Amino acid sequence: MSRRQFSKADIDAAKSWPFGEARALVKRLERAGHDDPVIFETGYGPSGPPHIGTFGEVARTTMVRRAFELMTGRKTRLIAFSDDMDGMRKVPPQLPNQELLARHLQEPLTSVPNPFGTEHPSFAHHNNAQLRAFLDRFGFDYDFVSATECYKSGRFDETLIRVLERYDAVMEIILPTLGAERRETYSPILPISPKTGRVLYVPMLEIDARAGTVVFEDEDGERIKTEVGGGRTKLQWKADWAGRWFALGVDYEMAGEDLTESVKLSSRIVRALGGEPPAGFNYQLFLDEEGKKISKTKGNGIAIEEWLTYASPESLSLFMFQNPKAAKKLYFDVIPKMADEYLGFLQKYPAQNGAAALDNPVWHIHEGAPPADTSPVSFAMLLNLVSASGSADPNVLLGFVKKYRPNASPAEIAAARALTVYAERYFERFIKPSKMFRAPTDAERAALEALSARLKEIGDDAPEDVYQTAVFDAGKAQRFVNIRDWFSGLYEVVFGQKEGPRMGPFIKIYGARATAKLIDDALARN
RNA sequence: GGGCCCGUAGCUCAGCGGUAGAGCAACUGACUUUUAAUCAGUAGGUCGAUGGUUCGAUCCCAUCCGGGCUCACCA
Repeated sequence: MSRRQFSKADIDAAKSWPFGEARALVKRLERAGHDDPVIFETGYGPSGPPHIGTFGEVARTTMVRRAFELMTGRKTRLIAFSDDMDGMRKVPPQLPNQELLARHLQEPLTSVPNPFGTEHPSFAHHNNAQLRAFLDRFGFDYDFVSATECYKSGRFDETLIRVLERYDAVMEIILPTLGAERRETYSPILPISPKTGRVLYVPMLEIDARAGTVVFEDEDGERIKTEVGGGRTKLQWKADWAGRWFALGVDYEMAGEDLTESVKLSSRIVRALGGEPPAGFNYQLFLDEEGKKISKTKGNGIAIEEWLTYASPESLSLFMFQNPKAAKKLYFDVIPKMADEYLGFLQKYPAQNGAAALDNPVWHIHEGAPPADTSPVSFAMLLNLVSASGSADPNVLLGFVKKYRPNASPAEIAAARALTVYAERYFERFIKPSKMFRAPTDAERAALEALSARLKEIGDDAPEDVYQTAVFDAGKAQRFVNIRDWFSGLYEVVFGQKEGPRMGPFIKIYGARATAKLIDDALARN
């Protein structure tokens, strides 16, 4: 880890988008000056597990946060907010215990029983725990905040009362955005039925801002007067985001492009409450290979677990760093590309100075402290090695790495070792299925048999040029017109591909007997 | 249809008023008793299109084309 010092001039010259966002945030704070800490927020809906978009949002927000800290030296916090007081509108179809869940429709997600059988007291608590484990796994720094706790503890009371005080102004902003039917019953404040525990989508019959109370009709028709605070009511969609900004003093929040209109509306509402909307921007959604929108139900695109099966979290961060305002295609082909571009940026960083270093993605990916040691070989090269050798044994692979990079430090080798795991998995899924082993010609069979015998005779401890010579001798003995044909035949029959590793070093690293066995196995196949 | 965002080399992206850049891919050469790796080099773009502002536009403005999101309910 190396954290460098940067001058103000360097920082002013940094052009990457997180610095641009940080500057916009600085301007906002000039308008709505306040004390530290500066609050960043990212929202989460606990009706499903965290996904690749969750990662992207937190990663990108963190990038802005670190750029802002460097620029201003101010204290910041990142709130990971869970909207866990929302009513469960329908039972997510992929969940276990459907009948159990169905009995708790309309209840706050933190009141819905946990269908997973884990130790958490509710459905939302389970998902919240998943979110935290997810964020912790990547080392994100954040403060988890639960909507339910905010409402029940009274933290949101002041805001709820403010909504009552500005009720007409808030309604005036929201009503035009609703259809005629919804307009009749819409209320920015929703009571929780004291009898059934359900979130009631009913209009307010009376409001009293001074007393902080509302009157509504409960499910059984009874008119009930209740205080708005203490978790007895909650804010509804279209008002809740604004209320949260107001109550928590959120200074920065980004959102997906699909929420553009919500951000605008919420900004107007928070102003009506007497607050200042946060800075932030709308990032673009992800597309699949054909340019279609990624949807979880369709199953196109890539799940985060899939990405992390084949490449590091850092490579995914790089993907998130790049061009957040363009709709990006998210499919398997980009994984090795991002993995290697990440390595490239990492290698370039030590030689860069000033703004160039600050604009290097790895500065953002590693929150200002990129690791000094990086793999001395590319992911693509490891894939070649795995493919060529047919072996995903890390020791074999690292043998090649040491061969190619004799000056690599132990730390660099360790970095390469971390990549071998990904290389193996990528190979198994994408490369191995495309291997085509063909039958040897008579000459090839004779040469291969001779080579196998010769390797067993030499044994494992000879220098690599002895092996190289053995390979050539076996080919020459069969009088191949062009010795290249012997090699290509060797690769196609034994390795199942048109190209392969240099044989001398390969045999030395892989082992003469092991190589002989590869050959024998190939011959036995045909 | 209205609003917002995007459109720079095959791919992923940088540049955002002063005669187009990077990485990868491609191609050529060197080296290697291989076709991997390595090194050196080459090529590749009317910066989506058309108008305008300007001494000068990829960069600013307008229009158009293409792609995405959004504009009933649900969040």
